[in-house]
Amino acid sequence: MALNHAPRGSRSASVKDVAAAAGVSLGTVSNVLNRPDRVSTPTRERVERAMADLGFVRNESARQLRAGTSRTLAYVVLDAGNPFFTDVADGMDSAAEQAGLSLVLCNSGQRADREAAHLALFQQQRVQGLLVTPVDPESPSLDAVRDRGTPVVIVDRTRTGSAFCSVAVDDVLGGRIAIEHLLDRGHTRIAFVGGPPDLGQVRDRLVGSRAAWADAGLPEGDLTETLTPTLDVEAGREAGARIAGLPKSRRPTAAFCANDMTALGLLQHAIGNGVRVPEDLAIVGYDDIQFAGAAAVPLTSVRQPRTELGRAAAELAIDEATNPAHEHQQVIFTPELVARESTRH
Amino acid sequence: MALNHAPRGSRSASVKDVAAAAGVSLGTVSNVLNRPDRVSTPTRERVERAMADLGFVRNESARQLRAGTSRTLAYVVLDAGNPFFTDVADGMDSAAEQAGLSLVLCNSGQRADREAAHLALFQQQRVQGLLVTPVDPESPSLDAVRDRGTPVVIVDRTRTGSAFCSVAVDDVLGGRIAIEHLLDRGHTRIAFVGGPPDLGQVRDRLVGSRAAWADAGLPEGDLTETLTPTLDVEAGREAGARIAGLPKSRRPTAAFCANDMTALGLLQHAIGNGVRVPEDLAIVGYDDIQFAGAAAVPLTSVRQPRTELGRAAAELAIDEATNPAHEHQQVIFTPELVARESTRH
DNA sequence: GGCAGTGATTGAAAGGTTTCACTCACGGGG
DNA sequence: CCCCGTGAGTGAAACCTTTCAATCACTGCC
Repeated sequence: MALNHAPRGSRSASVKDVAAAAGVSLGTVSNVLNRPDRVSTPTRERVERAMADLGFVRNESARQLRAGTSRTLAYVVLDAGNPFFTDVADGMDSAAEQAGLSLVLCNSGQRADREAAHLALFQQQRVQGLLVTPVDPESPSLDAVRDRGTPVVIVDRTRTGSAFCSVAVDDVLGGRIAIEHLLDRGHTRIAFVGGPPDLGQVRDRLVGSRAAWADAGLPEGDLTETLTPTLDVEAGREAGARIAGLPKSRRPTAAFCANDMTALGLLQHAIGNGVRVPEDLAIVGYDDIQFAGAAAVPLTSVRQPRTELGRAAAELAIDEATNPAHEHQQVIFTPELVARESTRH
Repeated sequence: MALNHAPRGSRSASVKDVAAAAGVSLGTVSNVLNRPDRVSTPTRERVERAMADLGFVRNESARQLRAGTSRTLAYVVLDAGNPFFTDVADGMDSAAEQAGLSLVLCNSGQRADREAAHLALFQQQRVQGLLVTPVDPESPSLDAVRDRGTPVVIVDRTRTGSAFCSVAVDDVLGGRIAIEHLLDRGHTRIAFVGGPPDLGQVRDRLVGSRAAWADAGLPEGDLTETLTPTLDVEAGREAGARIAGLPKSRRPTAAFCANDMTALGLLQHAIGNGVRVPEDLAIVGYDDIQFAGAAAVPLTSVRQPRTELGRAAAELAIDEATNPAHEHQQVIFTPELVARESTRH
């Protein structure tokens, strides 16, 4: 039994060392690694044993340099703290696993500079495909990466034109079904809560809301907008205070929040101030994060098919990387309403 | 202006191409990349221009193969869906950034096979350091990686012996301060909620709870244990039902949950069944995830210094990778109680 | 007994970068 | 005027693996 501990500083064993130890040529060791069926059983076992004894670890850089192909897919996440993206990544992970690839993640934390740094790194690493939920989907830096030969798929965002594959959810429809659900429940004064209004997601959800409202023939002014600077819990709390401050005659009986975080904040404000949910105020959220169902009053929410989103994105990237006949596609998924206590009346 | 779009299939530009285009030697291009100060300004500009024109992207595999050193740190996360780990990763990220490294993540999703696959990949990629929150901290596969020369730091877990650097939080102390807080509030019948009991974290928190209880000289039987099979929301709900079913004389007036998810489930059950929090039942959680403060009744929770945990882990890995005099350390952080409504009486 | 076919193994080239010892030209000091 | 030091740039070797054409040793068949 030879030593299998690589002391600090000592160069780790290479195929050459393994070949020498096993008394075979270098090519044979490579065959054991890549086409074990071409090697006779006794030699293979001898080589495998030598590898174990020497603590051989294949050098991926050298492999990739020579073979020209990497075995990883990378996802630059917009905000790793948002459970939504975690589920998206899960979907990617399973698609990658199926294709024999590994998925690695980096978090941009909404900072364009970090996003750029991560994109550059992965590009240099020659990953098979680059999945990204960009800070700004129109950013020319995405074009730069694609132009230099790395397949890029835009996730949960869309981009004008069709120079990229992208995967997203129909947020206009999402806004529509949220409002239609509340109309079904008999509400005729509804607040849309969210912002900033120039955020693509918020804008689309609002557009869908207005369309549903118009279709129902209700007075335009009764769909009010409570704009928030962000989409977090604090914003929801604060919106709750503003709504509660309205005179009863003009106060909405239901609120549609542009995401679940905001809805949770609104719910917290309500419960803390004796506003009954759903009796006094019905609430619909968006995203259906895990905590929506776990809230004090389980939240009705618009669910996006997160896992499928990720899976589709990864599959597109793999196709773009391997299929010469690949054509860019913009996949749009359909959201779905999950009804829970917060609108059960 | 030359073309800077690499058509599919065309080999991308190499240093050699850049050198030719700029009319300099290969070594000079490398100098521009790695030691720009050794190159005269005019030549440097000529080379940079050639790079831009050709859309040159440095091949990281080749760089790493030759230079022998990688520029990345990797973290194999136990459960990317748990916001706790996200914050840990944030801390690592900032330490990495400071050291000029990139942090990449992989999710094991609690599956030992995936963990092993990720470890193997990163090992082959010769990452500078490998951070891991393992499914099983005692697993010999961790030793194998370390023995083959990659620095390994165990995160949020501890391991017997001191063959590894590790970073964790004192969960015994965490359990103690949770119970002490409830004792301060005058509770004398308390339920410990969590499980499975062989999970290291759960065990330690329970040990600390019992110690605090014993120190207070209270009757042993009045610290009851409501064991759950997991630490999720569902488990908390179900524990809530069990507690509510107890005769009033034996029913605890407070619960300490082994994590926030379970506490949220318990809270949800309480609110849904007319149990007032904290009047009828005070609740203390653990982890202080973002949603603890956002709950209907904001949760008192034991906070772990998550970001610092990650930062320390990354720093240890970097030290082990670069400092020949490195010695393994087991860093233990101190948790801290964050008091909120759920125990305010 | 020779030959074709087959399966196992070999050896050298190639892949893109960094490194380092070296050359070259130039200016200043003795 | 010569020599030396200096700054700029060069060229070949090295890093480790994969690939592929070529070699070798057999087996079974005519």
